[in-house]
Amino acid sequence: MKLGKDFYTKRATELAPLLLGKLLCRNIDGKIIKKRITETEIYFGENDSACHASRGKTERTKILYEEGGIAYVYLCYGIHHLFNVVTGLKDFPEAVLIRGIEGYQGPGKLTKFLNIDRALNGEDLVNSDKLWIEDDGYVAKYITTPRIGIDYASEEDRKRLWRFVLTEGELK
DNA sequence: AAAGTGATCATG
DNA sequence: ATGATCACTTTG
Repeated sequence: MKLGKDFYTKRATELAPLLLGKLLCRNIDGKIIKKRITETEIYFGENDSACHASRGKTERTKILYEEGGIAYVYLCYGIHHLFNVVTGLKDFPEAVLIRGIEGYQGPGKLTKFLNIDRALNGEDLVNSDKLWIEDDGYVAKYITTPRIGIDYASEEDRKRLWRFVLTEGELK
């Protein structure tokens, strides 16, 4: 079942674990790939010093302020595209970074595999025929850890357990 | 351990 | 216009 608007308007803190085990679906020139999400991270609001919106709304970050259910894709370190799911309500900047799918651990690796780049920034995940997410009833078990690659953030924000890694699960 | 790589943002 | 920064990956 394809995930709808009501799923994405939940808070990122609630959605990050819920996205584990869901199927990330991509249509590339008619070839459809579906892979289970294995790793996610929360970026939550202007008060989160690791979140891109921590320095306010800009041309790049304005998309985080939209209502949940769209893609936020940006180029990191000049090389890697990173894919986030914008979540929550309009005017509050929050998103969940997809860090891994089956067989492709690493946020830059999965976007390369799925051909996700800035052309998909702002893509509507609820209505898109190119990029969407499905729930097939998989129930996930997971662990939490601090987030990766945010040494520049405040100590308080660095130690938050906002990374979620799938350990096991089953179809129900 | 460190390079490679380029969009973005703050400064001038 | 310029320079610093950066939610990563690969190589040695």
